[in-house]
Amino acid sequence: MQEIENFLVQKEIRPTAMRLLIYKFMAQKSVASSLNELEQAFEKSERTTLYRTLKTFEKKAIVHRIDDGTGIAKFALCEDTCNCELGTDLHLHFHCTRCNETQCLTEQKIPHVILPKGFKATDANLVVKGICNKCPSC
Amino acid sequence: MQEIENFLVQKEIRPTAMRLLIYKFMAQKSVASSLNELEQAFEKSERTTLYRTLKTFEKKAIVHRIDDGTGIAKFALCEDTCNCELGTDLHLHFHCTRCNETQCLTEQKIPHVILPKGFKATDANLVVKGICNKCPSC
DNA sequence: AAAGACGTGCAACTCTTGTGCATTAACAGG
DNA sequence: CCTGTTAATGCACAAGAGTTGCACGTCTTT
Ligand SMILES: [Mn+2]
Ligand SMILES: [Mn+2]
Ligand SMILES: [Zn+2]
Ligand SMILES: [Zn+2]
Repeated sequence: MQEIENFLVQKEIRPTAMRLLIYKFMAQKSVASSLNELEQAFEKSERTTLYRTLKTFEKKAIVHRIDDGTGIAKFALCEDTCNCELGTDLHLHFHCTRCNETQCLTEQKIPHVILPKGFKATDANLVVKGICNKCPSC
Repeated sequence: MQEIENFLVQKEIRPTAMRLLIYKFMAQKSVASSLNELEQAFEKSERTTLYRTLKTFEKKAIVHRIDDGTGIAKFALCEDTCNCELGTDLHLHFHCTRCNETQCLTEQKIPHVILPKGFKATDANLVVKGICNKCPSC
């Protein structure tokens, strides 16, 4: 917990109680979290606080927002080395249609695609859907 | 217009006036359409009608829904040959952050990615963001 | 300790999408 | 062409996620 506090301070984020708890919660999970999940995990806290905490974390680049196509935004901690740069950092995300969880596949970078003339890419999002490694597939 | 009517009938869709107009509208555009755009293009019609028309078209597989990450669903006509099969049909979508339009790049198929052990892919969505070929890039 | 900056809780709101139900239009069979 | 059945449309309303304004509380700095 002290480590988390140091980390937040180093990132210029005030280490309030809620922020420490939220960071810890997300760090212990191997899958991405939605605002609703945080709401259920921290029933004592307000949705707005959780919402703004995620916003702050996102702005300070310690979490990244994941759009997995479900219409519900998910958030996951960033890698230490991540700069979210196209071609080097952008990894794909996997959404399991069975357990409904979304996770980062940080080793799987988004493949480079050749665009038609006149198109310039600055960002990309690749979501693969299917059955994850924790769900029996048959 | 007669052609469109024949096409809809062949697809087991009643060729009502609105459906013909909506299909024609989408066929003339090179970019995907949102419900809002249809609403503005057909102010005489009801939002619900447009909404359900898109639903019908989607169910009959003559349009496909595009999730470009803007939070607003877009729709575009399917290719004649499209079966929406993973690995052969799934193309990428390009969202221009300048003109805010989304379009199908039907020639650019989603590259095959190797997933970690235990993951099984059934679907994929790749959205590339940047500047399109109709927007000046500098 | 005082002042200022920042975080939190509450309420209300926006925007998109979706649904129930009555009315109207299209189609098929005579 | 008329009629009954089925499907499409129009209207009202609602669910859900995301977002903002404002008052109040807490922390930091001087
Ligand atoms: Mn990720
Ligand atoms: Mn497409
Ligand atoms: Zn799973
Ligand atoms: Zn453009």
